[in-house]
Amino acid sequence: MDNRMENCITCKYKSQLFEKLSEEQLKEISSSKKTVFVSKGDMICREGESITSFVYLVQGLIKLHKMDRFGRDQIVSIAKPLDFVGLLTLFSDKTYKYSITALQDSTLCFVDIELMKKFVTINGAFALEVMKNISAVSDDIIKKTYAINSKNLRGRIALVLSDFADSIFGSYSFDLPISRKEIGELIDMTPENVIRILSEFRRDGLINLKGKSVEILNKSMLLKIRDLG
Amino acid sequence: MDNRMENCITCKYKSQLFEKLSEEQLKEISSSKKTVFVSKGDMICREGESITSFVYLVQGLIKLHKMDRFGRDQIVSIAKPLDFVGLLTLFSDKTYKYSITALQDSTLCFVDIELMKKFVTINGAFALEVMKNISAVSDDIIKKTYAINSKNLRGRIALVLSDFADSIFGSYSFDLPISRKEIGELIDMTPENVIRILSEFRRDGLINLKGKSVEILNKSMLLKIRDLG
DNA sequence: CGCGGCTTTGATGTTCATCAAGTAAAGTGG
DNA sequence: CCACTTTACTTGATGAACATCAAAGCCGCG
Repeated sequence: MDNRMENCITCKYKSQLFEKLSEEQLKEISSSKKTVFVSKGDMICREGESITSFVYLVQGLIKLHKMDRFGRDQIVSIAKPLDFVGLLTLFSDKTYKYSITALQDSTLCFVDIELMKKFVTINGAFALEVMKNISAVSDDIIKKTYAINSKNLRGRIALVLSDFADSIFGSYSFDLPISRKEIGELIDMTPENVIRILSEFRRDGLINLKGKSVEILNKSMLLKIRDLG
Repeated sequence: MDNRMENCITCKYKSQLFEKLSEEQLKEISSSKKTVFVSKGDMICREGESITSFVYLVQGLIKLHKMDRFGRDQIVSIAKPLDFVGLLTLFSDKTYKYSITALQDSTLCFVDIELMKKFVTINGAFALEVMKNISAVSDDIIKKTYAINSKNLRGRIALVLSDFADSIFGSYSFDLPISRKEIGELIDMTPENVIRILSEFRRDGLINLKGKSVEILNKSMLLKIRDLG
């Protein structure tokens, strides 16, 4: 194991949230936290299970997802390193509202939830910071959900492509971390239409596409489709 | 003014949230809070304005809404008495993300946001309670948004009707607090289709409908349409 | 009383889901 | 490592659901 991760105080992956904790409090987290390595495809937790830990993504990529009432999977969000995961439901419910599955080999830290609650109770600055985070994550999900639902299918595909490029990979050229079917689950489309529109974008010279590999050739046109769609 | 509302300590409309505050802290809120009466149609705050207060609905009915990118209004949620309003964005942003407009004559309390933050900082139990509330409100909005988007138009209308009956009015017989156009803004439909399906429900004997007045005649059928739609 | 917004109904067109059928790719067990 | 099975991907054809357009009646309000 990368031993810079054994100690939360010096951990270079430490969340900004923890800046508000005292060295003493960080030590407590350090000694109780568990660092876990998971492989692509592994399910880290399942909706309905009781919450015991605060989950923090150190490296890799994961998805939050849940079954809809027809038994189909829906992807609620994709989390990237340094994101807190499942912050949403952490303080309002006893069970996870979403399942978490690794999209790539990933490293996660689990912090006991009671320890987090204790620090919220005794450390006001930390409490405010946690609230800020919860609000921001929720706002983001709500905003994205509205954005997706207001767009036509072309706009949705343009949105995920530009989001992957900007927010996750920081490059115009990347490998899709999810299948066409999963893209559909993320932006509420059938896999057929995901494929159709990706092919159309390729035909129109907007992107290169071969298997999972994507290269954005005409970013400004893609953004236009995203914004008008 | 109803003088039971002048003092937060004895206020019978007091939120459960405030149970966690000491009498001393409640007194502080009591002396700084402002109680405001607004008329149907009044806009209480506008998206983009800077946040100065924590808004609490004492009596009446209000809507949270925002402009979409085409300039059309979208209703994000309808709040009823004893609900905190705009809890969502309160700690993550400097400006309101949503506008608030009264659907009925309403009474609201405004508590200075800095005072709330102070109590979050110094009162751990209160902080946890606030977090629980924020999470619950967010979860609820996310859940409802997904629910609506997964339903066909008939299911959506059945959902609002049963929600109004159960959650807001507690009766099978009530007056719609919003126009057909606003129902459309709430569940993402054109006003034409809202009307069409309401008329269809009336034709099929599911509801009585005359102007704003609604009576649910066949609740079980309505719920079936909601759940299958 | 007349104007503008809300409501209602009908006709038309577009978008998207579904169905079907076939190809490619990726696991899996012998 | 290869045959086999399964899963992912792709394209086309069809139909249903819904938005849009149009026109007319209604209501509240200045």
